[in-house]
Amino acid sequence: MKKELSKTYDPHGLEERLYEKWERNKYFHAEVNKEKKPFTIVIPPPNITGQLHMGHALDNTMQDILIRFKRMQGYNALWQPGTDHASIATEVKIIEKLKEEGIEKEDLGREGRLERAWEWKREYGGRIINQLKKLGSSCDWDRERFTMDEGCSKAVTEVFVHLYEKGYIYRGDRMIHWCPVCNTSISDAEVEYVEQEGHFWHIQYPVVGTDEFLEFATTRPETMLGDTGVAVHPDDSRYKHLIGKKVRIPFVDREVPIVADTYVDMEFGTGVVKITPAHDPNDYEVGKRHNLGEITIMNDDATINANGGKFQGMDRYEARREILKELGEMGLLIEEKNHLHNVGTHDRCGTTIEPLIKQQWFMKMDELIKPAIEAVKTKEVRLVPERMEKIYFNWTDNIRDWCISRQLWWGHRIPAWYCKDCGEITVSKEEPSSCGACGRENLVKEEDTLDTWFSSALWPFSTLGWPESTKDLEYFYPTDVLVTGYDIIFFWVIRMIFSGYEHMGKKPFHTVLFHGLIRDSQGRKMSKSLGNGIDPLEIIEKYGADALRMTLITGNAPGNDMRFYYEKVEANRNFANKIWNASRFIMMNMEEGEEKKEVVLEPADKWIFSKLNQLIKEVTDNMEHFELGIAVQKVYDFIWDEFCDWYIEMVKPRLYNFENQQSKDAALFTLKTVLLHGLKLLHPYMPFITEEIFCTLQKEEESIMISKWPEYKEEWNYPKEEKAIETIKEAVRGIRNVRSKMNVPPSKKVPMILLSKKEDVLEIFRNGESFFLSLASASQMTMQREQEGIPEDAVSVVISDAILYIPLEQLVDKKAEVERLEKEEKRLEGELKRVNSMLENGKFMSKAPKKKIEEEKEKLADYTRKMEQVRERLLQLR
RNA sequence: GGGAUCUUAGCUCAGCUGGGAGAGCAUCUGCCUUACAAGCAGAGGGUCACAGGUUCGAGCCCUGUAGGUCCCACCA
Repeated sequence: MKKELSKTYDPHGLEERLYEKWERNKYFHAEVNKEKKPFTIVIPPPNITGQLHMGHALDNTMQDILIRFKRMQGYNALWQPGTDHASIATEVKIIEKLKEEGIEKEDLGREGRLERAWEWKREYGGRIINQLKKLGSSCDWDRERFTMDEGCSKAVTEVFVHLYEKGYIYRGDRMIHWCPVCNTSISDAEVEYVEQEGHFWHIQYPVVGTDEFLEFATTRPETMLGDTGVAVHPDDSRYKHLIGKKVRIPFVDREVPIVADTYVDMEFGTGVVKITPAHDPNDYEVGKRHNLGEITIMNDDATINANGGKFQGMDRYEARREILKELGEMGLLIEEKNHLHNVGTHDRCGTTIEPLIKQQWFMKMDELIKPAIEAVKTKEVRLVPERMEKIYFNWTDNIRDWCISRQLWWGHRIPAWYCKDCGEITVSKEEPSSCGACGRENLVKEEDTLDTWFSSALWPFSTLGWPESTKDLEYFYPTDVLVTGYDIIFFWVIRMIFSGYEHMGKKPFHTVLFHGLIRDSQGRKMSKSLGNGIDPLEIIEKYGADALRMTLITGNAPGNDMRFYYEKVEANRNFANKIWNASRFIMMNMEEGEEKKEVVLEPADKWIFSKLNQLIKEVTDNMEHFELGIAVQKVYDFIWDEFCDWYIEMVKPRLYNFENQQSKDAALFTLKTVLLHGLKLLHPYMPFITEEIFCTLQKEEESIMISKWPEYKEEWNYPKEEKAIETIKEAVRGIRNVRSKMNVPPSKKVPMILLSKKEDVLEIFRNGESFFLSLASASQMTMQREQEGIPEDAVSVVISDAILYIPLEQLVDKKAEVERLEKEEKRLEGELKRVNSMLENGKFMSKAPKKKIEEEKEKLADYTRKMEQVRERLLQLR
């Protein structure tokens, strides 16, 4: 029974059916197998709260392409999947959901909330996974992991204890970024500076014991409640006499010293800076240098605390308004200016962060980061594209200690216990029964959890079983390529690299392949607030996953952003349809029961094999170098232009000719073989359609995804036939061009005469006679060596070593024909001049590579021969 | 303030280590040619931002200029 393909390509149903088949047959699954070389990719784990967006689609398409490619090349390919607990993001969602149910988070308590979170994870955690499946991702789902599962949690504890014991994790008072809305500390990487239109208020403090006032400018007047000093530049003649004196701060009635510090810029503002060590990182440093002391004036929710006197209880902005109002009444507010400045905000919620001094856990970075810097410097870890190294080093060179503790409950709880009696900290993998310092049993566990990226940093080895020394780890680690967006270099990439070196003693991967952002058609970031996001699932629904994948990959270079156009998806859907129909055509012509027959290839067959062979070489090479966009463009062009538009058209007469079975067999063999190879090259990009056709075409084959990647074969090189067919193509194109210009419709068949003095050229054309009949609508072809019998009123097409005459009788305007040829003559003259000037240039001849010189010589010969033909014909016409 | 990146056909973008400018879409012309009108054939359209430099040869390398985008820093 012959299985057939439907008339137009419809991805509906087909994609789900095939994905189900792949999963059922465990093609995605990889086991340790010492016979094979591993190739491993770990997925950037999507958040359990996540919904598939275009960024995921691109990221995962790239990974899937690499994995499928390597799998077909015979590697033991493992794509390790999983999800991330995403502490803040998830916590926010859960609290929202609780609110909807009328439950306040306080009602539940920590355990109750955790229970709800796990429930949430079970319910929604799989959603993003199913969406990845729709995309065609060939992850080994049997190995799916979660950053808070037992193994990953064990890895986290192991790492924490190890680093603590080594002195790389410590607890201390430091100025940190605080989000008053999320109510937690955040790391440097999580602060996003946003330009905002603010104000610059000029305010003055009275100088104690004088009748002078000291005027300064500030963007945050409310922090004056915590001022413990005022600073001027030591060389500033305006204020030199005041250094050492004191100013009185209104409201709090505190006298604070005027200190000299070079931190102050004399040119900026009034050259005077109020110092609030507890609420500004720079002031914190100045305060330390001058022993000014720190007065915290804010609560965790950014309301003013008891130190703020009568402003206590007000929100920071309310306090600001109130303070300004009163300063104005007191005559201490001099002026208000508009001021554009950058404000640090929390990247997750957009709240203006509040710098606060808090006791937090930190990871000491200076030593840990060293191997990570070295690795990229020596290219042991390659960043693609290379320019990402600059971004990388910019961060590593200025790295500060990582604030790893979070005042959240959804995450890995820090394995530290405080002794209520002696106050000492005990850090341990297991819950300690007694204090490590005093031995008493009055312990309380740390409430804080770890930054979500703490566990992500361990992902390449925690997912393979670490801290156990598993066979998986030994075999699959280090992994090979990490695919991700450049926006998480700091959050994730760097941290995985130093963690790999520290805990495994080895890099986590040898290459990081970066991609850019998908923007909308106007180049804007896709965002919820703009409402310009395009849902990949909708695209898949409408055009199919293959078309979407193609759209995301073609015409895109690593690390570059791209714009999303529906037209592009449509073009790729059309390409799918093209392949579909070409395959359908081939199958329609295939015969029942044809088995291994002696195949005698004809020139056109050899030509396409030769082209295919080059394609295989180039595409493989491009893919090895992560040039996915370039590779797939070549496959696209080959399938559409060379294979469909030329080869299939060339062999049609052979398929319809029942008299020459041998020729037909060769054509069918070639059609089938070339199509299958083309499908294989395309499979990593368009997995579904290629699979469907592959298996329909050969029922004995199980799946294209476990078939062998095509290899370059010396015996598929046919330079002679390749050249011959290219000559014929050139002639056919020339004829079509002339016909189009002369308005001769394809339905009008006309006789043609080909004249060449060279026997081998005539031979090529004799072999290609049928191509002229079918592809150029010739009614008959006359091949001759002599000039005789060529009518005057014929248009001519000049090719190397030959000239084609098309007698078009009344249609031919002799004058126009002469003009056309003269134009051609002029063009050739220009070309000849260029080539000659190169070949006559001694420096070119001595310095240019031999191959280039040969090429130019060949061109010279070609142009010369054409020129001869043109001139000869012109002579006849004049 | 520091850095990255981009400027190529009307639009969106490729162009891999320097060797005669490409694709998709759009435009124009002609075709329902028995795989495909989601198609076929043909055509038009570019001083590769500008100015220098290196080179036998530059879209590609170097320097500068202009404009756009982004990242980092954060002068209160």
